[in-house]
Amino acid sequence: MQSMLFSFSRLGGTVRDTANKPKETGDFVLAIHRIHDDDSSLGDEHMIVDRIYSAVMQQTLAPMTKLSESTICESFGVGRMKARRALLLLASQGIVELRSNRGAFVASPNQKDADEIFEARIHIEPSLTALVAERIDATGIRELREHIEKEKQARVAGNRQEIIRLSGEFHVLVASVSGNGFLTQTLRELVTRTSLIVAMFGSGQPSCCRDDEHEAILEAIVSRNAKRASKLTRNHLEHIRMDLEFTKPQKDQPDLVSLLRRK
Amino acid sequence: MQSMLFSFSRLGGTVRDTANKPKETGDFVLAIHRIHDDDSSLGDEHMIVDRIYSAVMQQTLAPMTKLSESTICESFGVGRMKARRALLLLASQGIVELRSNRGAFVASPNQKDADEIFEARIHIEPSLTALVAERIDATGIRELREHIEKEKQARVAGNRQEIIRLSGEFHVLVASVSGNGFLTQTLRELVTRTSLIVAMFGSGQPSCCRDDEHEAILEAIVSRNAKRASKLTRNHLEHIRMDLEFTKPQKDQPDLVSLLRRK
DNA sequence: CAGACAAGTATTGTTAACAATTATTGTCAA
DNA sequence: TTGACAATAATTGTTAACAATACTTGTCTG
Repeated sequence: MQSMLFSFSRLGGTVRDTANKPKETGDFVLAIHRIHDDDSSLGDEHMIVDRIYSAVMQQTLAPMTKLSESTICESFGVGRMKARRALLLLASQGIVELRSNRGAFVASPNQKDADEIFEARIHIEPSLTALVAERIDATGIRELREHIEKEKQARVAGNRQEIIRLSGEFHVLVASVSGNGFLTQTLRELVTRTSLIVAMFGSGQPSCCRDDEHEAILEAIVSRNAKRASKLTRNHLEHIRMDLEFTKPQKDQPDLVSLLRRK
Repeated sequence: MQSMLFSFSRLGGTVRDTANKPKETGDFVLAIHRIHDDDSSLGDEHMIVDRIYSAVMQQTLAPMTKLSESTICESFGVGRMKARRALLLLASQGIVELRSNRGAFVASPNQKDADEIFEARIHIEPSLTALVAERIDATGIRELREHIEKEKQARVAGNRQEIIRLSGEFHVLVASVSGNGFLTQTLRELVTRTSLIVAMFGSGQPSCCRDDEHEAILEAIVSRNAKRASKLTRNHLEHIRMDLEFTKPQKDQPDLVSLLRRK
């Protein structure tokens, strides 16, 4: 598990993780993330939330994974109170599911959830991309170009986790370039939940690797072709959706019994 | 301070408050609200959140109002832990602002926030209304008609709080009729924050009373005229926005000094 | 050997006490 | 009277202990 480096341009600082010791309970390792503007008090919770966001985005954290309070406490070096607050925040955004007296689990969306999320995305993102195409400035163009470049590098390096995460974050970045904080936050939630959906129903083929679609969208944006940017975004989303397979047995829990039968 | 009665059709039961002793800190009184489906554990928090939502929607709770933990505890008869969790949830949805060591306050959006929220609404709602026009069924039509009827009754009765609340909830109901839970939740957040924006920048004229616009939107939906429904929704939102006045001194805090000078 | 039951363990939910910070009130001097 | 300063009160943040629930393990019976 190696260290990584990335930035969340519009939202705050640059970040990298420390090569920290893997926990024994869960083995997810996340990147430390500076907090943007909030008061210091909420800082820890935000950090935890952001790290778990990232882990879900790069599919280090699988659906149904238990996030016990003690795990959070030890992983992030915080007290139980902050761990619980972080879990509550994550639950309020659909990333985590809280079960009474059972604990917190990474959400495992079903087909209905998937339909909702994709419907919402198809309703929001194309017009949002069009908006961005109309009002983008030089800074925005640079940010998007740099992001696409990172995606390419990750592909060349064959870093699967980076590829997945960056691929999702492209959509958040587009929203962020629009300058609308609410839509950015909404898209962050949609993208994260999409990541969980892909983890549940994605076919082996990593559809995310079609990042030439991202590049095409970027070109449409840069050339101020709102209509085309909108259309391409819609198609892109439908491609992602088409790579899902709802027929298969859900990847709820890796079938341990059949897997360990012939030990 | 009198007791009130209202209902949240899609989300739960009917409710009324008890004529409780006004607190000295804040004097808002809220209605008890049944919880819908969640696990019992989160029930209390959800109840608190819903009640504060309603209070904001009907402008019983003004921006900047302090929501101290003790107030929440006494108002709802819960422990401090649940009060804090509820406040955290409200903060995560932009209804409440948490300041370190200072407490929780009803959010007071500024002009930039207002721009963002309206931009988001104009991006989401027209197409959402169009979607509803395409796929609405008999049940949905009935729910919307009943809601419009309630709005009329409230207008006849001159119940200002009801008018305001129902007017906002119409938009949430439309989203709810779409059957998309994510968009419904998103719209609930947008509508609530709009209510705060109107409280901050609204001109005296209650623009909400133009509920003939809601009726027109409903007719367009019922007649399956998606284009028209979309257009009407957009116009409606722009009307609401036009009734805002950003030039005036913000209604942050009623100017107590000048108000009490000549006692 | 399978299943049911029971004791023990671990985890979550809740409460209460304590610490830290902020807001308020009272006092004093200019 | 006004302003600064200090003491007090009130509120929030944190920790720790306790209670309640769920999970695990071991034992027993059929």
